[in-house]
Amino acid sequence: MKRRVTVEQAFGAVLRELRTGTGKTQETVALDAGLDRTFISMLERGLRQPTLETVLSLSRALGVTASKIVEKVETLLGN
Amino acid sequence: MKRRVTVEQAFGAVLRELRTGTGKTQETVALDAGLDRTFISMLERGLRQPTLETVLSLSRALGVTASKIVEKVETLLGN
DNA sequence: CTGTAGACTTCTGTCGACC
DNA sequence: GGGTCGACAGAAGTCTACA
Repeated sequence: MKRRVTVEQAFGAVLRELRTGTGKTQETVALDAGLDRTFISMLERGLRQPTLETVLSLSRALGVTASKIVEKVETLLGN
Repeated sequence: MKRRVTVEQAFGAVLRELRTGTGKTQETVALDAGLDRTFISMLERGLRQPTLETVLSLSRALGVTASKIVEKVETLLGN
């Protein structure tokens, strides 16, 4: 009974983990993904949610597949 | 040279394929996913794009993982 | 059962600025 | 390098209704 993690929070955690793993800055990822730096910040903090297209853009910027990202999110959500 | 398919179109095709595979109607899927029937219609026709939360809701309604859905989308997009 | 249309609400995503 | 704020355009998602 301890699963109070939202989709936003789970995705944010995965995004931050993957980004820091590559040693990239939020700004670099934003540029590579064609997104705004402030939006990456909000995503990592679990304040916003991505669309499917955004997940795909981020996956390319991070050098992983989008399905792998979603898989990690599902794990955090308890799947 | 196979980047003519948009994310919307790829997702719509995957969604329709999975839904018809279960024999469910758009209305049933909508109810199970907690979404609107007209929105499912637009998603399948590639006129709209889902957020990550919507992909997760639909995956539960369809009895597959969200990562599997995204994997199929990536395949259609040429990954 | 599905497509479409309009009107509407909420949220994604951008941008400039400042800390 | 990252957090935050406010203003904004556009898209996600709902609902009623009719073909």
